[in-house]
Amino acid sequence: MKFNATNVRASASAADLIFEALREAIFTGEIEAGEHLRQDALAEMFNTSRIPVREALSRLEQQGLVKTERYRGTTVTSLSVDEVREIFEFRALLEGEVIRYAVENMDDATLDVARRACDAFATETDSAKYGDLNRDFHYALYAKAERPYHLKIVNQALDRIESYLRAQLVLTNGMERARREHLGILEACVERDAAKAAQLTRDHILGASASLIQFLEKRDSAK
Amino acid sequence: MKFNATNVRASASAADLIFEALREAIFTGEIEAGEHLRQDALAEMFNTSRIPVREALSRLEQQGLVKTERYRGTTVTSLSVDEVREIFEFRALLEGEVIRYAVENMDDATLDVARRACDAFATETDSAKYGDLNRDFHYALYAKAERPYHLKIVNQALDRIESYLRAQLVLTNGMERARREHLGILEACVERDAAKAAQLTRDHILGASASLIQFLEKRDSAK
DNA sequence: TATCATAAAATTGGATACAATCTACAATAT
DNA sequence: ATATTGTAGATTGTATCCAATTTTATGATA
Repeated sequence: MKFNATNVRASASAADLIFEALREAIFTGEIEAGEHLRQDALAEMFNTSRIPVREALSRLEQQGLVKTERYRGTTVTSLSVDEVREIFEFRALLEGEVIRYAVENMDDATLDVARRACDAFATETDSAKYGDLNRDFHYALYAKAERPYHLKIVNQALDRIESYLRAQLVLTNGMERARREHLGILEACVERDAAKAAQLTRDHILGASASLIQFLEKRDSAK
Repeated sequence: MKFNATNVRASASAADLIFEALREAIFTGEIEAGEHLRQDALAEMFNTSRIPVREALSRLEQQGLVKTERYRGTTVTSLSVDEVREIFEFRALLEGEVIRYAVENMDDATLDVARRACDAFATETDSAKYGDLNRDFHYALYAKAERPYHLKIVNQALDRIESYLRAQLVLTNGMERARREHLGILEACVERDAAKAAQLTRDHILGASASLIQFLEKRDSAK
């Protein structure tokens, strides 16, 4: 486990930096589910005292990414297959609704932004960036929904399964299919067909869920 | 502003106690939106150092209930009418879906629990308890949805608007209508009519939203 | 009196040190 | 050999102190 905190903006507090670094490390899988995080080890790693480390861990816990037990330490929470499935199901419900709202307010400038985000995602080769670029595309469309609370919750759900999403995209055909489905959603938005965009978004999410879960179950049964 | 932390379980850490006490104080309106919370004032109030106070505030901030600016202090975040409206809309979507799942697994024991919760809510006279009893009723039904993540998010949304919900229930006819609508939802569950339960739940939430927003706008325009 | 510079007070973020408690392992008794 | 107990180490929670910066009070000057 190694961290690189230099890529985060310097204006933030130490707790912010540690929070972001840990979050990213959990997303990439650099910190695995179940791994024990000790406060003084992290403090030494980031050259700080345990105080900002504790604050970062507390925030991660509030997000559900870790769990702290007194005198026992902090562990990265793992998700069962059922939990992963449920979160995808939740996303399908929520994001389907969000894009319905968005299509009703869709304008050409927004579609341009989304198109560029779609291209950027499709041509990216660094798998570490898949997650952010995927969000960029969807959020470009969702922005016009003008539902900030809904989007905050979508974001939170994505955070919870970000590491799984990244794993899914590097599966065989994961990127290829995501790229194709993104184009379909974009096309529905261009046609201002809200129902179609919503349906394709739900399919996109549930399809990714199905292939990911198939992978997870195969992996688990192999162990 | 005064706090009473004696009703929280003693096994928790000081930070836990402060977190709960502040949360409850925000819910009841004891701490009003926009109010400044100073760390050392809170520390003195709870007879602790600022460390657990900071941790509690950090958690509240993660939940969106307060906002901290360095050297400026922490303020309780207020919600605009639009934000309140959106959160009710979000709840209608989510809770409608949750109860649909729940009805499919509904059994008589669950209905009994819900019926008792419904009675407890209807007969309660202490308005401070409305919030919890209202949740008790709905959660009694939602439990059978077996969607823990969905419920966690519902809970979070309720937290965000808890103080508004309590205000709504003490409005003229607020309790009376809530009681009547609860009975309707319960009846639909008894009939195992998932679509009807979902629709009544959505109506229940959106109806409360409408009357609350009417009240908020009248109050705001009066100022 | 009004305005601007300067100092004092206030306030949060972090470091160090201490307290409380759990875990692991070894010593001891049965 | 096994169970029990005690002690040392590990680990988190909190108190106290310091640093950094903003806000506010103060006073000098035009």
